[in-house]
Amino acid sequence: MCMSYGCYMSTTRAIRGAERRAEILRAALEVIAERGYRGASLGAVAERVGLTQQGLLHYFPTKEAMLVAVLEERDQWDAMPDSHWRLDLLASLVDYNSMRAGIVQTFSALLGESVTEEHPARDFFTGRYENVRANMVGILRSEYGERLPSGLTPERAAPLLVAVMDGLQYQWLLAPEKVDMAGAFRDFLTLLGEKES
Amino acid sequence: MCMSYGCYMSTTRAIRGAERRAEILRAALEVIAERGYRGASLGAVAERVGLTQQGLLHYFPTKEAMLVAVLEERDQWDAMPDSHWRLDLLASLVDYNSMRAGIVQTFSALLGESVTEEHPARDFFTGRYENVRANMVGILRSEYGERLPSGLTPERAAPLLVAVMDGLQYQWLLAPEKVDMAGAFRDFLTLLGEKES
DNA sequence: ATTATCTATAGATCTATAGATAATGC
DNA sequence: ATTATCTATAGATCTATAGATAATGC
Repeated sequence: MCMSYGCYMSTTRAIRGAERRAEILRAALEVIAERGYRGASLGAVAERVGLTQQGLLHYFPTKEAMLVAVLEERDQWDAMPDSHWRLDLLASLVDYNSMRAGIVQTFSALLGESVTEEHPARDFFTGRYENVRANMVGILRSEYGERLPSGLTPERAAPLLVAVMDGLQYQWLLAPEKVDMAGAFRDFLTLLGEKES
Repeated sequence: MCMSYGCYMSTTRAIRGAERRAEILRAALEVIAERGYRGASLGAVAERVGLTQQGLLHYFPTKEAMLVAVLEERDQWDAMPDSHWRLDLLASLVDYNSMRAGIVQTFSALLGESVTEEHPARDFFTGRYENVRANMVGILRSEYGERLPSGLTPERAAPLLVAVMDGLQYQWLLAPEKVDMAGAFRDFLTLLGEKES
């Protein structure tokens, strides 16, 4: 008498479906990097995985649902539990990011679009930054206590830390040869660690 | 025997035309802030100035031409000659920006879109950042000479300065109540002025 | 003649719905 | 029965071109 959805799904089919979904999300990530969310058509994503646009809508009922899935799956801040971040790991993350322009471009394009009204990623980014700042406060506090050497509190340094990471990404994406994103970020960490004069 | 275009334009008409153009650019600025460039339709801009979409195309032959005009007219970095910028004026600029979310939103949205391929503002922003970084180097050098108190060279501090300004704008646009953009920027300037430990 | 505007419209898209068809696996 | 896909298509847009019409000012 099982009436639930799950009972009708064979395991192998569920796996096939999940793989297809993942394939689609990868394609969506690429297309969004190239054209932004508003410029990314379902047709372009579908084509990349050898489906028709209507075939793709079998996996995600709307374009917005697909975006949400991309955001949830690929957010780097979700990957690691808060308690495991440390300043030197942030530097490693920036190093790593400088080797994957694609993902950085997707998120930078989405962040930019998200400040416009009624953008479907707006709430996601608002919440995400709230979280990220809180995480940064935690990292800074566990590294420096209630005052950084400069005299700044963790609460006041956190938005700067986040701003530098994001701002450097834009400069780097526009001119990768001229902007040393990872080096600049380390410079900033050095600055944070220096004493007030 | 005057064959040039200008000879056929009456002064008053030219002024009318210029005013209309300016009106359109103001409307375009607003619509881009609300929907980004890709999401901004000529029709929406036209409606705001009481024109049909085709009427608007009398002033700007293509949508892209309108964007270029917006960028050229409203770039804050064009407003002041390079030699007149100083660090404290940058702080004032950030104060000022925190009172005009509209313009900040337009440029932040455009910057975000511009990292996508073939975006018509891409070259503009690439060149602009090149310039802005060079200006910042000049400002930092005239303030501190060849080494900042932290030991950083002006060349290495410049991208950080720019990154902080841009990055803070995104956080502030998404949560104006929670992010003190101007305060954070001043914190960063303090940091830049502190000695190496 | 030039300028500002309009109507009409071509030609591309784009998202989403409806419903058919074939394969899969309890 | 469920799942994965497809074809057909409605209904909205959107940009840009062509060409008409009225006003303006040398």
